Amino acid sequence: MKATVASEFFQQKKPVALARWLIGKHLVRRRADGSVDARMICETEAYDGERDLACHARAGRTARTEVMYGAGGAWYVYLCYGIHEMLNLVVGPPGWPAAVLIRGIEGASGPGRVTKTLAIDRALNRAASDEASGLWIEDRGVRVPRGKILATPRIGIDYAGPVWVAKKWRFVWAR
DNA sequence: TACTCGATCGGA
DNA sequence: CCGATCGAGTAA
Repeated sequence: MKATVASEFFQQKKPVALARWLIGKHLVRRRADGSVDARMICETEAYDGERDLACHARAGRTARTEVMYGAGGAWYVYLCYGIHEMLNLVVGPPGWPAAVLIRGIEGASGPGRVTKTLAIDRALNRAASDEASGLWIEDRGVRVPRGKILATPRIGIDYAGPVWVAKKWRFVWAR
């Protein structure tokens, strides 16, 4: 069983649920040389709306955050610390800025390593999650027991304040 | 235009 | 623990 997940699927209104759902799904990358690399997603984090002070959209619509206000199913890729490219999947309906950060895949733990491993950079920002863009999500039928998914506070967002730091919106596949 | 600081990582 | 490295956001 192998099915590309349509962009429209990610327009549902539950970023936190989608972050959990993505655990065990495959992130698939077609490289410039035509080779395809598919890896299970092991760690994610949800960012949900302007009210979420950890979310980049806390500053409202800007050139950078505009993509998050669009329909779910697009990639949001940005540079962090001047060094690391961060890969996010925009989720939710148009008008509500939200995204899921892909923090870990098989063989690559940490958001900066995910993008380095799969040769992902800002050229993919705003691109759609589909086979045409070269980066997409597949449901290959792997089922992860809910009890195997650990929910924890998000990493590296102390600036957001205690209320938002406390949200357990990071999901880790505890194998 | 100046300044600050980061959704991180690797090395000391 | 610290430095790398640069662009977005903010203040001026």
